[in-house]
Amino acid sequence: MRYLRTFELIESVVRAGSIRKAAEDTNLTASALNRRIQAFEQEFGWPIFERLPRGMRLNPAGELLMQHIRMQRTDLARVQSQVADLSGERRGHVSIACSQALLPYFLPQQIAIYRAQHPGVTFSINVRDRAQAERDLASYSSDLALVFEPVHLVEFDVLYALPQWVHAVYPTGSPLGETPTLRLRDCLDHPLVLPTATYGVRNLLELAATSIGRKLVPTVETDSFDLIRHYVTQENAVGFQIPIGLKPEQDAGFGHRPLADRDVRPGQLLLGQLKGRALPVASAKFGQQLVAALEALAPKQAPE
Amino acid sequence: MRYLRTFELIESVVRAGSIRKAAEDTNLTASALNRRIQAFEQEFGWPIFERLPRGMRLNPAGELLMQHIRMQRTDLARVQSQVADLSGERRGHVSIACSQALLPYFLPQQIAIYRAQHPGVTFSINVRDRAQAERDLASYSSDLALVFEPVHLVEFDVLYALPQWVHAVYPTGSPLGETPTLRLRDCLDHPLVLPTATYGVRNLLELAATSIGRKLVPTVETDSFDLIRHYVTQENAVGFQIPIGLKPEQDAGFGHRPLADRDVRPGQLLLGQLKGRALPVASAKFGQQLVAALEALAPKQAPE
DNA sequence: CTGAACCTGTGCAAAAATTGCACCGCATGG
DNA sequence: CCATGCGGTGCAATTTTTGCACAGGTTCAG
Repeated sequence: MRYLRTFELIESVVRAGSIRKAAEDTNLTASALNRRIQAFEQEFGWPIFERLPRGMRLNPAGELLMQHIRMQRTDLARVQSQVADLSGERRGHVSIACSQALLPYFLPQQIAIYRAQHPGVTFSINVRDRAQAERDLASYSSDLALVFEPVHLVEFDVLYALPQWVHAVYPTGSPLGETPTLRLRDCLDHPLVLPTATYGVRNLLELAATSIGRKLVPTVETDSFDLIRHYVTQENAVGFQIPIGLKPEQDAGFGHRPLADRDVRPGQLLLGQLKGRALPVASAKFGQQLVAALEALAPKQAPE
Repeated sequence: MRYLRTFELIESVVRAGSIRKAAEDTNLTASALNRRIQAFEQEFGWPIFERLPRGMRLNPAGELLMQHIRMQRTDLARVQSQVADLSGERRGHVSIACSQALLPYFLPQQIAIYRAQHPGVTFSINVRDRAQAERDLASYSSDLALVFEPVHLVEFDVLYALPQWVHAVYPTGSPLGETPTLRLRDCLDHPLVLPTATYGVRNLLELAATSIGRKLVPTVETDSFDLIRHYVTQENAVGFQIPIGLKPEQDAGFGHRPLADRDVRPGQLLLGQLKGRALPVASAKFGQQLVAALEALAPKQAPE
């Protein structure tokens, strides 16, 4: 939009860190860009940049303004999306910040279902740990977040909460597969493949281990859930995952079982959005679909 | 702000109902204005006006856009106000939609107190009935609403609720002044001066009258609370008010007593803002002051 | 049926704004 | 101590916006 040009320019100065660099990015002269910034500050009533010998940086007023700009832009997108929906064909873009566990099966399937009905809608899926996902919402860079055990939950509107029991993952044929649920102590005797500390699964396990007076000593520590799954078959090790990222055991190529409630408390997979924000139509509708899908999942996943 | 010019123009077309009239208001030619509207619609992607033989009217897409425009503008004002607050001196403007009862004493006093500390802050006070006040909030034309017994309460964030017993107002010396609280039936024998149906006091009285099998027959019906107060001294009539609009009896020039709980249920004077909206600094701080002031009022007004 | 009074919309030239170019003063860092 | 990169400015070129004149359509009164 033409009338948002000034905001785009401001934003590009913020990104580039200096007028001259930003001028290149925006196909303008430094002088023209400089004067637009100055003109804006004049109208706005206060400077929004600190002039440093090495470039420009936002001052506190500028930070406030940037927040407004981001909000303004996404709200315009929402309006356009609603208008598009008004005229029949649903178009738009949905951006989701999610945990890795959603990548292999759940999200691809849900997106395919949605796009079968609305081929005009596009998606971006951003893999984020639970803290980053919340920051993504707050900065309007994602519409929805689907994360396991989020940290802060301020500014986070919960649309649906699905309990998830932590599952242990082990190679086929391991003695661990003999009981329907597992005790944590039985797992700890094997080499452990654990996610890093930023993940909810690790957090739940640490709490559980501490409460039975044990310590988690990872043989392999990784931020890739894929690697966890693949490593356990190599060394008769034990990994941990949440079930939404796992196939039913017979198809998985490895065994998995939930850990007993009394050892590891179940975590929650939360679908949420930024508090108070009105989402674009496509995102809101996709959110509704996710709620329905998660709801359908809920009873089946309680360990017997 | 220069970059909001297009929005101002759109808004003035909406107000004026035609490009030509709007062109006069904005000191532009109809042709120039016309082309700016067309250019905007082009960029926006959809027409926002219906072209009628008699002028222009917003279409549904335009209605959505206007909501965005209003929101956008007030949010910019909020940012500017926060920036001003950042630099020390508090400036800004507070707009309040309120019931008549707040006009004689409460609001003038509160505004004076606030302005003694922050002379840079200006106020607009818009007298609205309870339904209009809520609409004012929703359209961002008022920051705060202070109303007796609001109707819908959707989109309304309650900041404070003060119970208010309906008081009967009568000329000095009337036998009604003999007991500390009044029965409704005793009032109904006098000529009645009632507010019109849009007001909460009337609503509460109608409910109460119906439940004791009586009907309210107003001798004078008015939307001026001032007139109610002044008329009762003319004809030995009885009027009704809420106490926040009344002086203590000895100074008032007429008598007033609360009606008994069991006859007329007490109403609530609610201070609120639009749900989810971040107010400008001045409005938010004034809101806090009002909460404190209402809190201080609360216990004293319960009828003994 | 007709003409006046509205309305939106367009071609074109004038006016106003934005921009690019050349250059200044200044701090930094090798 | 000089080269480099920074924000800022005067002025002319360029692009955008505007005003004027007028086209084409609908409504409404007489």
